[in-house]
Amino acid sequence: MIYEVKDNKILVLDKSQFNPKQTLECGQVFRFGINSDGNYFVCSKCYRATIIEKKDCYEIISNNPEYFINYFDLNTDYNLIKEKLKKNNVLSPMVDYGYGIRILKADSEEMIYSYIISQNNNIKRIQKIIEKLCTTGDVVEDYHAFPMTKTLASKPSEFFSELGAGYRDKFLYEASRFLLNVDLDEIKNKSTDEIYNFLMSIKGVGPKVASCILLFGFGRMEKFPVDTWIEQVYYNHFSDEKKSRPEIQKYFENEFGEYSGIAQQYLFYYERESK
DNA sequence: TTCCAGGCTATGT
DNA sequence: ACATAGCATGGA
Repeated sequence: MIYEVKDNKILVLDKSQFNPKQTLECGQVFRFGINSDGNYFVCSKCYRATIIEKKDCYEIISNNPEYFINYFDLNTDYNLIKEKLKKNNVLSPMVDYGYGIRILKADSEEMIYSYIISQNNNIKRIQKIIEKLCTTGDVVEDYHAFPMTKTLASKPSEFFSELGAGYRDKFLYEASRFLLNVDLDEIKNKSTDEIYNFLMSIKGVGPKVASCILLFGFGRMEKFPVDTWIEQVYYNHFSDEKKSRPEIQKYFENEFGEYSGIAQQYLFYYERESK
């Protein structure tokens, strides 16, 4: 995709495949919002970006443009992917509906903690819990970085039980201790199946959460997470045949192949926005 | 009040 | 290998 970089600013010159609302409002990541001036912002790791809409482009203003070029996956042409996915007649109008969605390349560790919190939960409360978790992160400018494992693993169990995370507090506590002895940079080089098995060994991480972490935290686009919304999409638009969630996941990953995760986002966004 | 939210673990068959 | 109760919390 076409973009230019000037100092702390990225100019995204192609509005046909970049839209901050569509990209952020589908719950890939949870540390985002709208400023008082109406612009979207997003925090990732210790960085923050604000996206401003201009007449013919978007401006991404941040404290690390290089990081956000990768984060928003700006070197990938989503219009090519969209054309391929639109061969599916059911998906096609949903691709048009979420034309500006991009799969974010978020931080793997941040995704692990975030998606442990996400299970059997709603996006608004997930955001609230994560922001509370982040109060222990390093202070950067006027916000908090997402806390590192080193920090979280030093916190007592009371810290986690006071997040309002419900029964998930023990998962977070245990995950922080577990990840202390794990080199995620080494894991990033492994195969998708190997990473999947590693993630599944974390208590509180099941098939859906592991798939989300792989998709958003490890850039594995072939994963298709199935949650309650996707289950609805399946029965509302694809088939009446009753299937378990793993079977629904297999069905879609077989249908959409290496771009399954992107297809999943169009479906998820469409189903939620048109409710 | 009951149901639901980006589900998982534990415990049955 | 598959089915299901129970789980913390808050909003509709």
